[in-house]
Amino acid sequence: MRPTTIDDVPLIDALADVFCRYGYEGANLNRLSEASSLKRASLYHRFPGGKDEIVEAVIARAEERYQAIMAAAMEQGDPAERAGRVAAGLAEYYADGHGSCLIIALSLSDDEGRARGGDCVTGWAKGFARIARDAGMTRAKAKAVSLDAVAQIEGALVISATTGETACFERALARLPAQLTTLD
Amino acid sequence: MRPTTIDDVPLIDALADVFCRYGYEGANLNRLSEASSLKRASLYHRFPGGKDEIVEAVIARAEERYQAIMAAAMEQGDPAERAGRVAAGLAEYYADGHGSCLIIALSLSDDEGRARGGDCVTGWAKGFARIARDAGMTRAKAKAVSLDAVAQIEGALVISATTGETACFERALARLPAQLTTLD
DNA sequence: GTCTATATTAAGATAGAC
DNA sequence: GTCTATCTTAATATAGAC
Repeated sequence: MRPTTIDDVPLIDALADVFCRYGYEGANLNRLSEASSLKRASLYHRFPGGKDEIVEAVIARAEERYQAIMAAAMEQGDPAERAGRVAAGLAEYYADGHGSCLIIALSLSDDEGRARGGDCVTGWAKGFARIARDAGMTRAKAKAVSLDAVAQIEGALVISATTGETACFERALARLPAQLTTLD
Repeated sequence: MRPTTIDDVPLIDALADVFCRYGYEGANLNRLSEASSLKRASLYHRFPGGKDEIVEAVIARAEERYQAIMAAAMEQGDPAERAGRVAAGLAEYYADGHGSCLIIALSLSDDEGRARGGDCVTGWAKGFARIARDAGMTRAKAKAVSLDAVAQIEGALVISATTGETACFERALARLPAQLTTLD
């Protein structure tokens, strides 16, 4: 896509928000149009492949942001410090709990959506597990605590999306460093 | 609704599964028809109000099952025993993690769906908090651990729905008694 | 009570003016 | 690059036979 009057990044972010809030099936072109301040036909000009191409762009941007968070967090420091930076990155990504999770939103469609959501979850957990392994955990233990941590954060985002209560999300992130590094 | 060839309960359960898997918007009448083995027109005969009436029936049944689980669990025993029975009830409800969460599915629609999901989450957490209070926790602490426990279970259901991995869900339930009763 | 057939409305997608 | 207008397809909903 070439440069345009409204930049790609804010456009894709606005579109992503619709998918997060309404799910894949609920993100119809009227809602996408309204959220992006572009008419339906203009969206087709930017994304000739229609809704499919839009969702691919949204997923790609989310992946990109996730990779950036992990890369920045893993640069230096001990495992607990790295986990703390991951938590800080996720806090920003999810607007301190006011955002919703794209993985969940896209999982609620067909089997392909669920599979892609699963890949994201697995990738996310693998990043966490690397920290846990560095902290000295066995492979099995690292996998378990990582999945539990992902679940805690995902669940907290469900809580905040439905109730508006973000304290649960904040606790999940605050707990992350100890959770990934305590050997008990 | 009067008695019919296919009973209401298995019918509503089959319909509920579609909402859980595809979300509110993704649960179209073709999918509902296929899952229930009833043609679209027959669904309208059973639920004259259409999709809205179907989803109300699905929610009512879920509420009913949740209330039954809590009532049975709270009958007797100390807090940890009660929490154990809640966990057992939830394990059955969610088919040992192979089921999906209706709350999440219905939240991914409009603001009303989110609000209703929030009410369910809050009601669920309140049940947990009663156990935690009985175990001697302060009101604030009981609220926090209860919401955290709900988040852990909800998140685990996201993990299992997307990856097929149910161990996370099992751990969340196994942890529940200690989580709701440990005063630390 | 369930079905086939059909009407109605909304969603996805395209054509062509500016 | 964005728009209005339009087409096409799929969804919701109804009518009437069996």
